[in-house]
Amino acid sequence: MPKVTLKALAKHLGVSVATVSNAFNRPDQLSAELRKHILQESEKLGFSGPNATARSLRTGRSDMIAILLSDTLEYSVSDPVANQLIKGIAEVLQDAGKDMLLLSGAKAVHSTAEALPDGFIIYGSPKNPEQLERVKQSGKPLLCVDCNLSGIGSVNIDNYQYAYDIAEYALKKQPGKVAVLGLRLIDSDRVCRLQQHELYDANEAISRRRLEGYLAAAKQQQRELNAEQIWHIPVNNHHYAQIAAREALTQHPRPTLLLCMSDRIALGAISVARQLGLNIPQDLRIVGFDGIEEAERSYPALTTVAQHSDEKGRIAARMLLAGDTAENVLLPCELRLRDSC
Amino acid sequence: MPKVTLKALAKHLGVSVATVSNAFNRPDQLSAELRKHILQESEKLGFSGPNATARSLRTGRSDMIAILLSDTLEYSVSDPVANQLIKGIAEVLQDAGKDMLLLSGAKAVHSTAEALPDGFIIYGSPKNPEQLERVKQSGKPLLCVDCNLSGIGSVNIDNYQYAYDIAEYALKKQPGKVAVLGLRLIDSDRVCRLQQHELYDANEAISRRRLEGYLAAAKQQQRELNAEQIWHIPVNNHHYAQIAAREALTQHPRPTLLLCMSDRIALGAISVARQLGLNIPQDLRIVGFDGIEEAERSYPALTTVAQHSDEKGRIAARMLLAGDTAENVLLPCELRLRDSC
DNA sequence: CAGTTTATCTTAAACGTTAAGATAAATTGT
DNA sequence: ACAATTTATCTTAACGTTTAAGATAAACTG
Repeated sequence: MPKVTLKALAKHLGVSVATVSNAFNRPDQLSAELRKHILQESEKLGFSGPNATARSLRTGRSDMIAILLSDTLEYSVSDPVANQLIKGIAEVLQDAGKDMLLLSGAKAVHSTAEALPDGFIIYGSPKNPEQLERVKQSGKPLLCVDCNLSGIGSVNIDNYQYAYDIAEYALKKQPGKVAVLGLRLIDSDRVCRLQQHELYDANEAISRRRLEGYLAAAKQQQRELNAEQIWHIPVNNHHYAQIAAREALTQHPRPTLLLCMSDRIALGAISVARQLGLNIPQDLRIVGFDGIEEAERSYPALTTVAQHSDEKGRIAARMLLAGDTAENVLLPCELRLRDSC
Repeated sequence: MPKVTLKALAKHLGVSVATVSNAFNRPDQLSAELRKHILQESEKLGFSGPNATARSLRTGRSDMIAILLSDTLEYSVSDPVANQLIKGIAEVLQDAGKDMLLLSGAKAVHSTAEALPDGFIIYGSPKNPEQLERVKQSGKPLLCVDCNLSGIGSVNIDNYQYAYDIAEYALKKQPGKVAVLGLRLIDSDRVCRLQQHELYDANEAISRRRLEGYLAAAKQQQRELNAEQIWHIPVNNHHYAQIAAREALTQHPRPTLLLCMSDRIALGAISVARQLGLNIPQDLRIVGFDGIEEAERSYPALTTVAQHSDEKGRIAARMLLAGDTAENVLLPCELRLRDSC
C-alpha cells in the first residue's frame, strides 16, 4: 500500500496539503468543521501525523534535547547520580513537550543522533573531543552540568568547598592516618595509587576539585596526606571501590579515616571494613560524597555531602530551554552527618 | 554567517552538489583527487557532513534503532537487568554503525523520537498502548524482549520453567511456610498481598509466568501457597523490597522460604532478615531471579536463576538487524546454587 | 578511425513537510 | 451599495539531501 502522507491525504480529501498541515499545526487557519473532518479521516487512513523528519527539515527544529554523557550509555545511566540528574531533566523537558535523547560519549555516535537535537546538556567531563567539537560547531545551545568548559554556561556544585568542608569535619573528629578513595583522577583503567607528580593536575574534572578540597583541609589541619594515600578508582561501582578499599585498609599502620569521592565508593569501603572486622566509627571513619539514597540506609548510615542531582537537572533543563546558556550556576549542598563519621 | 550546506560547498568549489554528496557517500563515483580536495575544503569550512535530517528524509533511513522501554527512562535504565540488556544491544549496534535511541514508555514521547528509528526493540510489557499502536503502524521491524506480543518476534527466557525449577529446588530443601515476593503482578503503586481473584491473570507479563512456575512447583510438591502469601511489589528496588520483606517476615508463623522474583528483591529481603536477626539459610532460605552481579557478592551469596541479559540484547539486536523478526527465541538460563538456599 | 567502453561529472526529480503570500468569498462599516 | 476588512483556503517556494539518468570527454577496441 502507498504510504500515507500529507499529500496523499489532501488528495483523498480534495483539499490542499497546506490545509491538512494546518489542521494539525494551526487550528486557527481553517474552519473547525473542516479540521475535524480532516482529523477524522486521517485517523481512519492510519495517518499518524506529519512525518517528523520532513517537519524537522523544514522547521529546523526537532523538539529534542540531548544529554551528552561522558561514558557509555549503559554505564553513565546506571550511576545513581546521573540517574537522578536524568530524572530531573526528563521532568522539565516533558512539561515543555520536548523529547530527551541520551547520547553516549564513549563511542563514535553516528551523525543522525548527534545532528538532530535542538540543544545539548553536556554531563561530566567529555572524553570524546571530536564529538564535543562537532556539538560546539553546531551552533546550538549548550550547557554543562558537572563540568566546566570555557565559554559554555554551566550548572555545578562547589566541589572544592564541600570537599573541604566534609574533610575538615572528618579530620577534626578522627585522628590518625588519612586515605582518599578517589574517582577517576587519572586516565587509567586500573585501581592504583597516585604518584607524586599526579598530585596536581590542571584538569577541570570535578574529582580534581574534590581532591583539592581534601588536600586543602588536610593542610589547614596540619595532617599528612600524600600521593601514596590517594587511590584512583576508574569506575564508580562497588567492585572497584572494594578493590581500592581493601588495598587501603590492609596497610600498616591502617588508615583511620577514608575520604571517599562518591557514596558508592564509601559503601564499598564500608563492606570491606565489615569483612575485615573493623568497627565503624570506632576503628575507622568513612565519609562519602553525593548523597544517594542508599547512603541513608547503609549500616552504619553514611556521612556525606548531599547534592541534589534531580534539582540540578531541572535547573539545567530550564536554563537551556529559556536560552539562558551563559550563566555559571553553583547549587548549594548540605552536609549529612550520620553514623559513619 | 550563512549555514554551510552541500549546496554552499558545491558552489564554493565550483562543482555540482551531486559530486560533493558522492565525495561523502560514494567514493567510487569521483576521482580520488577531487574527493580529497572536497573533503579537505569541507573540513576547512567547518562542514560536519551532510545534514542528517535531510539525508534521512531522502533515504528513508536514520540508522537508528530504538529501545522502547516500558517505564520512564531513568527507572528502566537503572535496573541492572535492563542495563545489561542495553549494554548487549549497544555492542551489536555499534559494530553495525547504528545508533541506539532509548524511548520512554511511560510518558507521551513527542513524535520526532518515535518516528525516526529504523526499527524497534520493545523491552518489557508495554504500558502505553497508543504508543505501541503507533510503533506497530509504522511498519518498521519490531522485536520483543522479555515480553510477548502476538505477531511480533521475540527473545525471551522460559520464565515459567526456570521459576518452576528454582522453586522446586528450594521447596525440597526447605520445609515450612512459603511466601512469594513478586514483582509488578498487579496494577498498583503500593506493596500489597494478592487477593484470591488476582491469583490468575491472562496477562502475558514475565512476572506472571514466573508466578505460575512457583505455583505449579508448590502444587507438585503438595505445599500450600495461597494468594495471601504472595506479595506484589510495584518497583524493583531495595526500598519496596524491604517493605514487602518486612511484612512477610513479621508474620506468625514466619515463612521459612522466600521465593523472590528478582535478585534485587531477594537482596532487600536478605537485609531485612539480617535486621530481624534471622540466620540464612538456617532460619530462612531465599532464592532470587535474574543473576545480577551483586547477587554473587551478597552475604550470604544468593541462589538464583542466571539469565544472560547482555547476550539476550546481542541476539535481539542481531535478529533485528538481520530482518529476522518472526522467530520466537527462548534463551537458556542456569540455576546458580549458592548459600542463601 | 569509427565504434564502444570507461571515468567523471551534471541535471533534475524526488523525499514530506511548513510558511509566506495570493486569492476568493464572506462579513463589516458607513 | 461599495470599499475595507476579515475569514477560509490555496499556491508556491523552500528545507538539504540522494540518486537515477544523462552528458561529456578520454581511453580503449579491432
